Amino acid sequence: MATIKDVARLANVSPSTVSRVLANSPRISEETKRRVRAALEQLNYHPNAFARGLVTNSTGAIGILIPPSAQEFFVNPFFSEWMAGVAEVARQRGVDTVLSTSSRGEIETLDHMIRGRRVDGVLLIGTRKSDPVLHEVAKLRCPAVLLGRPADPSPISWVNNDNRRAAYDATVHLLNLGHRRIGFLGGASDLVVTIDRVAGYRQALLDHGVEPDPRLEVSSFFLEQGGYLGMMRLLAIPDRPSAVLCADDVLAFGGMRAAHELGFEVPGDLAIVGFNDIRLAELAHPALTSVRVHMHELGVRSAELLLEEIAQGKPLQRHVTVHHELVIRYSCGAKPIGTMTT
Amino acid sequence: MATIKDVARLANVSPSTVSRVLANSPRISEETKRRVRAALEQLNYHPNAFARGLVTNSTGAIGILIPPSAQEFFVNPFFSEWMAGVAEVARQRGVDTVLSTSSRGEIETLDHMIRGRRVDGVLLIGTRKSDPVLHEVAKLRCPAVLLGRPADPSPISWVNNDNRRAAYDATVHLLNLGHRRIGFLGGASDLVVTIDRVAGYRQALLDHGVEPDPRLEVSSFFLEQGGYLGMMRLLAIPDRPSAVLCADDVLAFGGMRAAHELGFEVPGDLAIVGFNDIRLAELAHPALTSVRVHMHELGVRSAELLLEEIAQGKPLQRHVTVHHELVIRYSCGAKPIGTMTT
DNA sequence: ATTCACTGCGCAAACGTTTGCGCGAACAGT
DNA sequence: ACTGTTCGCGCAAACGTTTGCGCAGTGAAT
Repeated sequence: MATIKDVARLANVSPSTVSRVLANSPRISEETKRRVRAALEQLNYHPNAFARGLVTNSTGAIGILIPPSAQEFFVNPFFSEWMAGVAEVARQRGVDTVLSTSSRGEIETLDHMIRGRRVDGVLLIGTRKSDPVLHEVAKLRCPAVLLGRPADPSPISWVNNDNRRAAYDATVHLLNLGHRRIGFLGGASDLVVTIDRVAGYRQALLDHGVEPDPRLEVSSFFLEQGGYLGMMRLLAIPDRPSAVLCADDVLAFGGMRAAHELGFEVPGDLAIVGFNDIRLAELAHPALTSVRVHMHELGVRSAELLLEEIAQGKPLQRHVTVHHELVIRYSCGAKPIGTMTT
Repeated sequence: MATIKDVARLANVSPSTVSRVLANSPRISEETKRRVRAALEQLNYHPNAFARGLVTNSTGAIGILIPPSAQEFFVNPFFSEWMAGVAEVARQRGVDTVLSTSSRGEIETLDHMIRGRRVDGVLLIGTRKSDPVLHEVAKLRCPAVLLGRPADPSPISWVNNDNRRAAYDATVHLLNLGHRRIGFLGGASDLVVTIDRVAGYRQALLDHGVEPDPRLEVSSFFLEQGGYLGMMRLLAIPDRPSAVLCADDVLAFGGMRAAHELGFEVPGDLAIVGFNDIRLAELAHPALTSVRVHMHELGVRSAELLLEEIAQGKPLQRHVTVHHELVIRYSCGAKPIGTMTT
């Protein structure tokens, strides 16, 4: 395969000159540039990323660190939509996106990527309470941005939506519809996103004079099956909820399946509200009322922020929060009035 | 950051020895290995991928080449499920997965990845009739595997399901239910997958004595919106179809929305069959009859095959086809009898 | 005692770039 | 004619590994 020396030889210049032409240095004459570019073309030259990276210490790639515990995210549309946002800006800016789903530990994987110089910065998802990855990121002082907020104070940048407020809004909506026994069906309980959403849910109840009942809060996992199982548990308790706020749409779908199976009508017997507003939410039957969190935009902002950190060469400790809306459809029992923006 | 020399110094050996310990060479004494490993640990050493790659000429990464024209795949669950399969074996084997969604041309992007030594091999999706990427891959003689079959003879390996047969089976199912006006709602018409599915569809009609009607074949794009628009067109023609075979579940969802909007009952007024059997198919209303193509398994097999090519260091020209089943639910109007395996 | 094989490790080259520095030529200003 | 500046380019070092080859030491066989 053609190296820079081959190009140099062909164009009758030194490798340095070829390199400078590649970088479009102003100190090279137009005439020489032309000659070199012709040679580049003729040999179909593509710089060796290894050699280049070795000296520049930069990769032109960003990493997405997917902890083994979050493999379930992969098939969840909310993740796809987020990743599509990331991919979109990556494409615009000409950087590659590397998925790291190593079966090693997470910090080991992070080291592999950052210390091993495989990426210039990293996008983190699915963080949990006192997540060790965040400490490692802080130690490394590498460009990194987190989807969601860190549980504990951390110097990391993040982009998030206000999950607490969003869950609060959704719960208030159910309260306004007259529900008093409202369940919460969440993902893993140590995920920060779950913590925030359950907090907002509880706060809404308290503000409306209903005492939160721990039996009405169940944790599951972010798959349809998780929603099914969780809803089964919720509907099995003696004084069953008349409404359930689900921390994810796919969870809500599974929950609806459970409800149907048990002979409950949605929303007649059971109101359901989802989260994330994936594209298929409006296709469910009944169409799913859901909190739209703009996963695509979250992805775009995540990637943009990361690329800016990379450009600056350091963590920026910036925080962006993306707004949300409650999209009212049929599963909650209200007549759809469109969206309530917050 | 610690280099191999730092480790060598600390362990009182030469860099060569450290390198050999890393490779677990048998020619190094246990005692020395212990010392070196202690040093590795203490410095938290991680080899620089650039330097290593420069000499070994291998990256430990595989690429997924996503043509700009296939960005729509990204948010389609069938793609996610396929990618989850890929990621699963990548994780097991400790390789990274790099997504290349460059806004340059496709062949340019391929060169960027392969000639630029960013990946050891590449997974290709969404190929079209006489796709120039395939020629480039053939020229490069690099490890590569295609999801789907090439339209023209090509030395590339691929993993596919028998789309022709699958569409044939689905169409026969509709014919057996008594339908004679059967529509076909596909993705872009030059995608090989569309070509195969429409071929199977036509063949089934011919074999049952019904003349294919070109007006009943519409091409759209693989998004819910695409299905909506396509179905609108199908339902607008004078002698409208009583059943529609959709080349994708998301397309089918969009189609169902259009049908509902026009006041048609599914399956009463219009039978619908989807393709791919994504997880949400059974949650649609009515539950979607669909051809299950095992996207996850396709992903697994793709990645495994690619990794084997990489291990052998050359294209293997192997072809694997994964079986499919027709999963009969409610949208086709038959009473569900489970799955028909082929 | 000499040869031989083997063990355990180090030397140094090589991989393909980028970039600081320097150098000759051309040219302008005195 | 001399100095100074600018322009256009090349030299060579450096980036951090891997690996072929060689070499000293040890022990066994002759």
